[in-house]
Formats: sequence, structure tokens, C-alpha cells
Amino acid sequence: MAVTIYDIAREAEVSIATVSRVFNSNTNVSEKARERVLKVAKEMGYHPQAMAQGLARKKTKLITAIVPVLSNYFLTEVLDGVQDGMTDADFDLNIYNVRSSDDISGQVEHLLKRGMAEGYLIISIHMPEKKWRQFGNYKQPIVLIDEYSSLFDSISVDSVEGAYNATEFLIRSGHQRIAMIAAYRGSKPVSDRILGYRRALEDHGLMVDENLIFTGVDMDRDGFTERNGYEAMLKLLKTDYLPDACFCNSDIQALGAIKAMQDAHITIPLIGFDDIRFSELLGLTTMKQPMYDMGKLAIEKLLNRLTSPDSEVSHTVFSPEMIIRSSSTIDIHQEETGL
Amino acid sequence: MAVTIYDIAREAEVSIATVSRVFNSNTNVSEKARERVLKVAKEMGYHPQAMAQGLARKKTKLITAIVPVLSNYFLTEVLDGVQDGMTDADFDLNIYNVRSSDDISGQVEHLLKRGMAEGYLIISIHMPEKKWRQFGNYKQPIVLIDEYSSLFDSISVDSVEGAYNATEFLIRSGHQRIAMIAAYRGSKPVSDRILGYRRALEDHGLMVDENLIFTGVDMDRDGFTERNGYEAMLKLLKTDYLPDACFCNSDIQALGAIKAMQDAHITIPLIGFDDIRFSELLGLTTMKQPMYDMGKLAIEKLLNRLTSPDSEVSHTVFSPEMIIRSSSTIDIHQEETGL
DNA sequence: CTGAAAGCGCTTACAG
DNA sequence: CTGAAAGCGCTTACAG
Repeated sequence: MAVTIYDIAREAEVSIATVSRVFNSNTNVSEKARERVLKVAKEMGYHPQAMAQGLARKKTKLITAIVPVLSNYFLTEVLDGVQDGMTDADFDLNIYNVRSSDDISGQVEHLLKRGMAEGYLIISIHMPEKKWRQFGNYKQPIVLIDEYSSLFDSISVDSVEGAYNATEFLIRSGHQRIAMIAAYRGSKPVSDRILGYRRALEDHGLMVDENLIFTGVDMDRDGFTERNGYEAMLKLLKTDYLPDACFCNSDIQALGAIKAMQDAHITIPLIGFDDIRFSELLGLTTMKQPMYDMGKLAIEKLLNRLTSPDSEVSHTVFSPEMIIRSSSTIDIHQEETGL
Repeated sequence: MAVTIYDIAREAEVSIATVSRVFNSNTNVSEKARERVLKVAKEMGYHPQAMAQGLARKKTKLITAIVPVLSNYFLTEVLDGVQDGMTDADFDLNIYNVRSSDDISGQVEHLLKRGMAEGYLIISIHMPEKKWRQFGNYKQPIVLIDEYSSLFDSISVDSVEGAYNATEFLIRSGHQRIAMIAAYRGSKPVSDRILGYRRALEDHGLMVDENLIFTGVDMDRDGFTERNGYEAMLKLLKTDYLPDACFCNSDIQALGAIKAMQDAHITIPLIGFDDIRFSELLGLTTMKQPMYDMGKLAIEKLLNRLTSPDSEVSHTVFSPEMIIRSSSTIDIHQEETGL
């Protein structure tokens, strides 16, 4: 069907080896031969086929990022960093979105064994260590982002610490009855953040009240949605004894929570988590994750591992940085809002 | 390095053909042979290599979606539809994110000629018809989403019509001085929406005032960001003679615009475009794009073309549907807002 | 600088 | 049901 190296060789009256050389090393080819080859290749619309090259070279020049959901600020920023970090490398990046409905580990495994890519960036996918060990059998270069396993290079953020600091800040600001807006508890970051929240309360002699942990109904994207935050805050505001302040699992939920407060004409101090782009405009105090840098570092690690497969496994844990804005210092009061 | 079909054949004492059959057609293999093969395959950790299969079969069982930016609601919803539409098909979907900084058409071309996938979904990437024709030479099955070219199957939404109807609605509501928040004008949807806006004004005998078309400074994602909307609305609100109402290029910008109005304690009626998930909670009147359905239809078309390559090229154009909520009917007034 | 040839790991008629 | 063999389209020592 398509034109192959043989067609070009025939027309240009050279061997296929020469054609191949023109399209590759570009060395050891006479100027005349090169020109002829290029000419007929252009005429016939020839281009090397990735599959055949992949097989012959045993390299695919491909890196696959495996992600749980698209369109989540965390992911986007991370991938931005990844892409910037690989501009000089001769690799393509493709993204594979596992379907959350189905067997996630099965999907990841499927990709790993297909072996289509030379290396894998696995982002925000959480599994028991046992599973990761199993995947180690595929001998594929892997870097984990937002997850940890002793077997692979990894980059993550200390969610426990971040939640702890956020909550402690609220306590130090004089609040006693501090609520949390959580999300799907099966998600590692969520359970970590709940843990940090609880610890901070305990360390400061405050009672942990499970009824003060709210979640919306919408569990799309593990609950990391505006809607979930909106719903959660609505519940919070309906409690008889209103909390003084709230630590919110993510900025995107905080956005919904703020809307809910506006609708209810009640505002309580709020701290988010992530520092997405809109947070600055919202005046949202938040725990910033260095998402871009995480992506950049991740691809660096992966590229390194590709060149030196036997180098030591390395783990990087970032500490979230508190960004203080206005949302955390608002006094409790009623107010009129528009829209 | 990795274990191949030869290793299995040797250990299981069968030919490579039999091994291959076990992993494929699953037909014409005795139960005994199958069991032996499966057993040693499992022991040795064998799995067919995608590249080799791809070459031998001349099929890759892969579909590539080429997209301009990740994390944009439109895209996510479309891809959701795509994935749901291909669950029964034996294909993997991978996503390729072209970098907006570089030569976009070059990147698309690169993918097309690598020929790694069997079919391509190209989403929200705009090019002159001439370019598309050029890409036709690669003989790859392609479906265009949010773009049109006579050569390929396509699915789009009539942005002109949507903007026209939104603007007309505002006019019919009694507004005379109607502003628009636009975005990067080099973007097809943006220029189409500006066109619809202008036409509606003209058709109703209203003057088109270029100074009433606002845009933010932030042109990340062609200006489809909360920040851009925020900045644009800020400019709008600073004009001496305040507009009566505003048609906003996208819901995500409307989100920022609403925030800006709150910060300025001024609210004017607003209509967005897209109907992203948060819009309902925002009470945002908007022109809904059937994103999910577009994705689903797109993959259907592509799958069809894969099976019958010579079927007629088909174009589907959806009309945006107006979803009326509260944001479009608010009277101009000052108010107090929180946050 | 150039070509013949082996090899990458699989699939698939074909013959039995 | 099974195997030998050709073929998919390229790369890369090797010999010249």
C-alpha cells in the first residue's frame, strides 16, 4: 500500500541501506546519493514507518504518560512541566487516560506489557505496593508522580504535612471549630489530607469530630470538582452549629464552596489545596503544590533512567507551600451577594 | 532481552505459529497445546510486543486524538464521549498534545506520517483548507472535531449561529449597548463568535462598536481561561459608558468575568458559551455545545471509516442550544459582595 | 561511500 | 490441529 524503502531504493537506484542511512545517521552517504534519495522520497511521499523502525531499532522514541482523568489542573500543570522538560529530547509524549470505571490496574498493566513506549510516567494512580511490585516484572522504566512505591523513581507532595499546616494555621488564627471539605476517601491524597487535618487538631488539643468532615455527592474525578465543593459547603452551612473555618481538600472544590457561601450569604474562612491558576484571582489562601516542577523533574528522572537503567532509585517529596491570601482571614458575617 | 515467541515455542515444544495462534485467533489449537503454551508463557512472563504485531499485521489497534491543550472542559467532555463510544471496539486511544508554541501543523504532520495509529481524531485544531488538503496525502483516516475541511469527516458546532442567538436574546431582552468578551482572534471559534455577535447587532439595527469587544491580556489557551475573562470584564467595567449586557466567548471566561463583577460590585447580564459543568451552579445562561455527543459521534465516524474507507465523507454541524438561567436577566445594579 | 544479508518479533496463507 | 516459511518495513554490523 504505502510506499516503502524498497520503492525508493529502486527508483533512486541505490540499496535500501543507503535510503535508510539518508533518513537516519545521515552519515556515510555521498551527496549525490543523498540528493537522489531525498528527491524520489519526496516525489513518492515516503516516510519511515514508526512500527518497522521500532521493531528494527528496538526503540520507539515514545514516552507514555498514564493519567486517571484529563482536565484536572494538577495534571495539566504537571504535563506542562513534562513537555517543557523533554523539548530537547528526541521523544514523543503520548497520554493515556485510564477509564476510572474499569479495572485500573488492569489497564496500566495492559499498557506496560504492550511495551509500546520506552518509558512511562504514571501520574496520580494509586495502588497497593504489592501491585507495583508486580508491575516491576515488566522491566519498564517507570516514574511515579503523586504516588510512592519503593521500586520506582517517584515524585510526590506531602499531603499530610500540607493539610497539617493548613489546619494549624486556622487554629493559630483563633478558630476552634474547624471543618474540612474532603472528597473520595479511597483516594490517597484525600485520605492523607484528612489525616493531616486530624493530627493538627489533635496536636492542638482540639476534638476531632467526624461530623465536621463534609463531602459532596458528586464523585466524578474522585470528588475533585466545583460541584462537589459546592455540595459539601451547602451541607456544612446547614449544620446547626456553624464551623468557624474550613480546610478544603482542593482549590477546585474551594471554588464551588465559595459559590455556595455566596448563595447562602454566609462566609467563613477557607483554605484550599493546590494553588491552581484561578486561586490568585479568587483570593484563595492555599497550599501550593509545585506541579510544574514536579513534571519537569519527573521527565528528567525518566530520561536519566533510560540512559542509565541501573542507577539508584530516587524519591523526591515536595512540601506544599502556604500561600496566604484573603480567603483565610475573613470574619464570619452575613452579607449580600450578587449572582 | 525480553522473552519472545521463540522462547515459548521452544519450552512448550511447539512451533511459533502455534504460540501465535494461542495469543490471537485462539482457533485451531488443541486444548493440550494451548494449555502448555499458556503455562510456559505465564512462567516466563511473555506478552506479545506491540511493535512486532503492528508490523506483521499492518494494524496497530491504536487511535490517536490530537489536541491543542489539555484541561479544557470542551476537550474533556468530547474525549469522554470518544472513550464511551469505543469501549466495544478493540482499540486503544492515546492522546497527543501539540505544543502551541511550536509549529502546530508540523507537529500534526509528524504524527500523521509516523503512522503509529490506524486513525486520527483531530480536535480544535484550525488550519487553512490548503494545509488539510496536504495532509490528505498521508491517506490516514481522519475525523475533524470543531473544525471543517471538505476532505475529512467532520463534526462541529455553529459558533456563528450560537453567538447570533445569544446576542439576539440580549437585544430582545431590551438591551441596546451590548458588549462582548472575546479571546484570541486568530482562533476560529472566536472569530466566528465575534461574527455572529456583529451580525445580530447589525440585523437589529444596532451599531457595532469595536470598542465594545473586550479581551483579557492572558492568552494562554487562546484566552479561554478564567483569568482572561476576569481581565476582560475589568476593562469593560472601566469604560465610561457601561454596557447594558455582555455576551461572553466561553463559560470559563464568564466564570472570571463574574468574579470581576463581584469584585467591582457591579453586575450586568451575561451570557456564556459551552455549558461546562459548573455553569448550572453559577446560574449562567449559556449556549450549550453537545460536547459529549460530538465525541461519541466522532469516534463512530472514525470506526466506520476504518471498516469502509471509501464511504462518503460526512459533515455534521450541531446548533448550540440556549440554556436560560439567571445570569442573563439580572438588572443593572450595584451591590455588596463577599470574598 | 555502498550493498548484501541477517535480524527485529510477530502473523498468516499454505501444505499437510 | 500443526509447522515451515515467507513477509511486514526497517536498521545495522560486516565486507568491500
